[in-house]
Amino acid sequence: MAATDAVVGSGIKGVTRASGAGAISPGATAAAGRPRSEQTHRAILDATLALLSEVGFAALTVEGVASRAGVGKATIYRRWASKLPLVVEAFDGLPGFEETDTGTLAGDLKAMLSGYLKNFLATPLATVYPSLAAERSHNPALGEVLDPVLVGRRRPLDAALERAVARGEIAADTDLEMASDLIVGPIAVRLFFRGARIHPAMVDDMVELALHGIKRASPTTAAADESTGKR
Amino acid sequence: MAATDAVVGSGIKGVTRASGAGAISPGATAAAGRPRSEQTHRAILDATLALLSEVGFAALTVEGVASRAGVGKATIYRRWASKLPLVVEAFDGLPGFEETDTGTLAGDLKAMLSGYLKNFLATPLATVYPSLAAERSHNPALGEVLDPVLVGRRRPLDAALERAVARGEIAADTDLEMASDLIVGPIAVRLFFRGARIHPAMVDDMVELALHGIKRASPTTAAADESTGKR
DNA sequence: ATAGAATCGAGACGTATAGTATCGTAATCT
DNA sequence: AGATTACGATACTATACGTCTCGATTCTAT
Repeated sequence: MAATDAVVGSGIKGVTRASGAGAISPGATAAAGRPRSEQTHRAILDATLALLSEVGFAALTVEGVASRAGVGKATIYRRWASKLPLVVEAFDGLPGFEETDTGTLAGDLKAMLSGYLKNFLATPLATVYPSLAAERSHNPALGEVLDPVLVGRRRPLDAALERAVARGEIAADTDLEMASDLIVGPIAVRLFFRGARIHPAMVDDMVELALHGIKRASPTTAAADESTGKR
Repeated sequence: MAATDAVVGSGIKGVTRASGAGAISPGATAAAGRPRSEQTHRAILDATLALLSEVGFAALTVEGVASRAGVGKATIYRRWASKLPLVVEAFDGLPGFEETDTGTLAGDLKAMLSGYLKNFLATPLATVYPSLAAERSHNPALGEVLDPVLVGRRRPLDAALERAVARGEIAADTDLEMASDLIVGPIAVRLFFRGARIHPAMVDDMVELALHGIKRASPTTAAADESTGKR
């Protein structure tokens, strides 16, 4: 009899983490027997990232991860119910926006977005993004695992918007969630849906357009408009 | 000897259409033998759409389409190299933006976007969108088949922007491609990446935000600002 | 009319991956 | 020391892919 080994979590369609021997708050069920190796955990996540870079999400197989990490398949399934939550957890460790405070909203956004573009969006790893988006639409349960990660990743952007409100740079009643979508949206669409590339210089124009709107989209004006509240 | 049957196209990784007995301009190679049934063609596309609605892109199988359409698998593979170009062609027949000319850019955008939201984005079929986006990032060849379709679908939106330029409503040197991304981007991100819903009333606010920019995001002002070039 | 060619639906076939189950072994807790 | 659990490895079932073959059908060319 192979005893217990693992009881898969509450997950619908294998999206949630399997069981949690990891960083659970003390006082939980006292585990007996051999504990799960944190080293193995990392090896699996590293192998996942490596393969994501090399072959992409679609071609990523659990067997491939297992063999790359030098572990058995069961060891992976014991921790993650499927490749989805595994990828989400690996994704969570990837570089995000670099917190930046230049004093102006335009400055913050341009700095953070161009940095993110260079450090992440321009790498093969960026393709996980649309892949996870596609999966979530078929599997709503994935959202519950993915959303906290996404919110966390966009946090520096939201912080910049909040600073702009505090500074009086933008209206106090601005819908920040919508504003955040307006900044990130065009980039995501261009990159992932349309499959076009984004030249670093283009980021500045996109930020200006989002800040001043289509009705004022005059490149010359926008370029000359440096932090002046003018008009 | 099973004669010729089909020569798969130039496609990398089976993305392009297989062969083209369909609507080819006359004067081409005189085809001998039994012609492909246009009726069968439609039955396959219809079955594809039905299954896309029911099970989504990820769970869509060629075998499933074949059995639903009452055709053999080979009949499908003879026309499409894989499920990707099949879905793209089916996708192409789906409802898009309804050409609308209200006289103002804001009016056009609000009408077309809310209509599109209701007729397509709110249906299960909308999930093909992120799925195709994900696939294209792993398979660049898909872009060549998908891009013309996407461009065509966004055409009414671009036309509205062009009318606005002609009217003098927005600057003549506006980057329309970028403007188009700015309008569509937030909706796509919210819907597909963040998995959030979009209330019909929200569309108007999103349009206003895109038109006037974050720096002027004052709902009261935006709402009162009807076509006046004021400010 | 007849021969040739390419289609049709059906389904067998080999390959690949998913996810489960079962080894014997190793590590840790009580 | 003994119970308990994780470990790597691998066998297993099930599903889908994409190819291929079959006999039958439907068209063109002669």
